[in-house]
Amino acid sequence: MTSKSTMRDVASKAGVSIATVSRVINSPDEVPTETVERVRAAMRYLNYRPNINGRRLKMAQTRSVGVLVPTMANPVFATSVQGIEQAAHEDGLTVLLTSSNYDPQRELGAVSTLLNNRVDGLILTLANADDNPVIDLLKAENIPFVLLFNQPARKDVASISVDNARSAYDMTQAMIAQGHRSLAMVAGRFESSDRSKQRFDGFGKALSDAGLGAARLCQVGFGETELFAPLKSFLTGPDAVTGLVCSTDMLAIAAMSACREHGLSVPGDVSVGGIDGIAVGGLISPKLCSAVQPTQEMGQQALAFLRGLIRGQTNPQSLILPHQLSTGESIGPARHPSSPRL
Amino acid sequence: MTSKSTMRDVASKAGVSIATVSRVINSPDEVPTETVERVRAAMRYLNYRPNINGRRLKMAQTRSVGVLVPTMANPVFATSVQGIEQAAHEDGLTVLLTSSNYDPQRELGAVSTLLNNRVDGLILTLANADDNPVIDLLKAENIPFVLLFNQPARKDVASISVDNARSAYDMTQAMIAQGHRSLAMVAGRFESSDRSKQRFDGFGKALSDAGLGAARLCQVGFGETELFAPLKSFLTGPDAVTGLVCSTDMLAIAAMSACREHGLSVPGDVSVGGIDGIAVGGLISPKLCSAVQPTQEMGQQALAFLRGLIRGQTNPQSLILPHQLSTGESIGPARHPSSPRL
DNA sequence: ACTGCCATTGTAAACGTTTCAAATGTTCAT
DNA sequence: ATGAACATTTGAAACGTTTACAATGGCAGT
Repeated sequence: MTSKSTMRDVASKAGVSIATVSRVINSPDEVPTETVERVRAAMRYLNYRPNINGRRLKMAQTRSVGVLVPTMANPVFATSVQGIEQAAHEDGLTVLLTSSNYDPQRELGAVSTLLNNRVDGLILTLANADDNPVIDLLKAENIPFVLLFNQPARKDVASISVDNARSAYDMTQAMIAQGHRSLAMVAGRFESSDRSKQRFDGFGKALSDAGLGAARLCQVGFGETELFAPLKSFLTGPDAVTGLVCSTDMLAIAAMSACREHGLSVPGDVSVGGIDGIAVGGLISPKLCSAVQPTQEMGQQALAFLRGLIRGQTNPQSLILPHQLSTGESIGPARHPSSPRL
Repeated sequence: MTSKSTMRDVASKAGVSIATVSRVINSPDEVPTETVERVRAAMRYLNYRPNINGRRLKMAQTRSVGVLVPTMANPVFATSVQGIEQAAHEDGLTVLLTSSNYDPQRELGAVSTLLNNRVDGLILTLANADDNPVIDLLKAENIPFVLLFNQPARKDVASISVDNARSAYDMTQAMIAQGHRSLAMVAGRFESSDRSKQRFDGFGKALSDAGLGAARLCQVGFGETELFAPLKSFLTGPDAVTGLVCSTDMLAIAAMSACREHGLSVPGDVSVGGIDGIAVGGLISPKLCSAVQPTQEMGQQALAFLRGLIRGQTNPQSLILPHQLSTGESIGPARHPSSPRL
């Protein structure tokens, strides 16, 4: 009942050679209309579906791209994948999806799988874009790739990102402008995310530019949403902060939750800011103040860059998109020192 | 510098035939250790990477699965994909990802792309699982597939879901138990989501079982997060409701936001319940009360089912997982009629 | 020395495409 | 008639694997 039909079947059904069938498929204009119709009819009749593996073998080109993200569980990556998928669809490209769970080990394995699949190019969000064996491998094999969200130091790799340090800097400065003097950053492990480190650097710079003391850091595992314990020493006691700058919106939302569990109100007792600009941040109460990046567009743009590289464009471009502080309610004036918490 | 090396190169480098190389790759135990080592060394030396397209062409099997979801922008689907990807990884399968944007037209196109890619099987979340040409196509071509989240009427297709009607029923009953008598459902368009319709049916049944009037419905487009206007007539005026049952958590979160924009507090003035159990629901304030489904596990389970079908298992299984009402703060006692809003 | 057996390896034919070079047929100017 | 020029079509050789089958050689038993 089913479709085992090949080009040869179509050819004989239509009374032509397989070369003609191929031409009808790939460049119908070079074939007289009458023939095209006859062949098309045979295809319909036989329910013919070209075997892409035959084609790929011959063409040494798969019209597919590999995507590697840390996880789908964070909306920021899910949204970027949505952008990639959409752009790929418009280009007639297929997306092969893998995720690393923030584990550098798995990154290499995943990319290897993707390469085994002979993808034409890759879009990657890596734990660490500097000094990463994955990049060495890709460079060595000369496979086109674009980094997404990573902001690498080296200039010979294509990348799309925001200015991570700057976005944290701006967010921190906004808090300082509200009178906050005692701040800490909540960030994912640096070894799992270079963005995290870069954002912490921006946080530190904002503090020192304002003449405030050393940067305090609460580092937590990725995917962690239970921040009650990790934040305890930052939210209570003599060294309690009045504001938390978080390296991602997910962490910010989790931090707000932890504040409430500690009996603190946001932004009354503690201000909380995030970075990323995930959609749900704008729907919750208090509305999350975030350094927003155009996540979905970044995914689309990454695919556009990749398409260029695949087509043979030789100089990898880097694009650093502007971020924008959202008007959020999660940041307010600092509690005055003379009105201590109860 | 690069890897154009083929099995033939490896063979001649190692001084064996390509058949032996193939054997080293696929069943090393049938080859003496000494030979295996020699061939492996040649592979390393030449940086050999098997061409999967050659293999696929020969084997008529791709070890890849296609996935179709409405969108990555809703965490419930992103999370399920995360589960699928993880399970696929463990099985050494590659995931091809597509999305439909809730558009039945695009569903067919996306599946067609997937089939062109000769995936071994598919995991699908369809707009409507009953009477869907995609299913007819798959049945006709005899391709293994599993529906995820869809709860089809017909029993000859594999599926993983919760009991949609029942989850809405339970949520509604919980609200009624809190004294709510005037409820409405906020739901996505039925033509974009059969879950939406099934959940509305459950909502209606709970109302009628409790002897409450006709089911009121606020139908909104998917991806819509601005619910201020759509909910206006439900939240203000003489017919204002005291509770909103939402067909998804994303809608519930958007609805809570709309309530606040209308100057109403949740759950003080209006109770809001969702369905799905997305992670972020547990982090916001008030904590979203939801009919929780084990989203990621469902993805894994779907892949397990699919694996079975691919291996030739003939009877498609349907699994309806239990849902669980979460202890959320977004639902409270109904405002007593005698204490009207200001 | 012959036979048969086993372990190991090799030969060659697929799998379904694309595409180059060549064959066929048609038209038209001479 | 002849052949040039062109449009259309075809034959056949890849692309890189897997695998059935055959070949080789060593060794034990007689």
